[in-house]
Amino acid sequence: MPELPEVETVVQTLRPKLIDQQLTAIQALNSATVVYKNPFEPFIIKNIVRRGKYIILMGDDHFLTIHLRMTGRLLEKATNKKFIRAILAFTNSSLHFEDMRKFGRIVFATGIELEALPGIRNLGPEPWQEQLDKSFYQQLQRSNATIKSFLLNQKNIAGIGNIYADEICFHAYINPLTVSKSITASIAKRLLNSIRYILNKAITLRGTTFAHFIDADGKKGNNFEYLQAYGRKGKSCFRCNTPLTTIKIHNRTTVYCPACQKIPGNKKEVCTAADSLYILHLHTFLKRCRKILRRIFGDHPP
DNA sequence: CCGAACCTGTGT
DNA sequence: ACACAGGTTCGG
Repeated sequence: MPELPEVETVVQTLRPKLIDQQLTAIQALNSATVVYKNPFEPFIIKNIVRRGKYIILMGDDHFLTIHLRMTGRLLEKATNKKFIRAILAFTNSSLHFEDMRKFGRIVFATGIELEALPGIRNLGPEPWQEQLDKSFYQQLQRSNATIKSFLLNQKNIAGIGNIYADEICFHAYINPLTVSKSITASIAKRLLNSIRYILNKAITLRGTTFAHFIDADGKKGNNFEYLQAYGRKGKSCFRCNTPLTTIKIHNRTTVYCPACQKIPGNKKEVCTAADSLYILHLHTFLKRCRKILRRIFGDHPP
């Protein structure tokens, strides 16, 4: 379910609820969900941060890292008792970890640095870290993987998943099968811009709700209606009207436009305007115009 | 690098 | 009955 923008949204909704609260106990209703690297000790939540797709509750010397994987949710009020896999007990409240597929994990650790935490230590940089401006192109040069695989690999950049990988490739006019090392410096720059733009927009819209995602208040995200590739198999491209195609890359369904997402250097690009939100609005506007014209003139307008 | 595995549910 | 679902990790 959650990629970087959804996890960021959850973290934002958790902060006002949990900061300065003491985590007094963890109740595991599904034993595999909760992992203890050290014996549990109660601690006061000093801060809550996101790193990649991880949620981290931080004490002075204690950490609780939470990964929602596919169907995990952190909620004040559970929506379905059957799927509650763990309960975090605080002094004045509790937080329910709901997870239909049981893939999610909660890890308690103490006496360790943030960046050395299990799971965290293998993550690549956050998309907005300045070092990426320099290192991103070099990283691409070193990879034989397709760009879709590259973007999904958390060691390269932290936080991108299947939805946003497709949205990013679409926005950057890049074919998801493009071999990473064949990407030029200028296209790498455009790609990094698309990564930041797409993720920023999704955070502003509080994430994408397809089937499962809700924040800690139970609210859905608003980014669904702005998706341009993911979930649009067979529908026409908002830029060039060609039906979108799906393939499997990295064992994940990948949606892309076979006409305007080109392998860089191979073919010329269809158009150069970069603001896809603008194009989306233009597209819906034109659709409405066509509908009105049809109503006036019938199927064959002059 | 690829497929399978981990789970449970939904939709065709 | 079968394919598929927003993620990660393992073995070959």
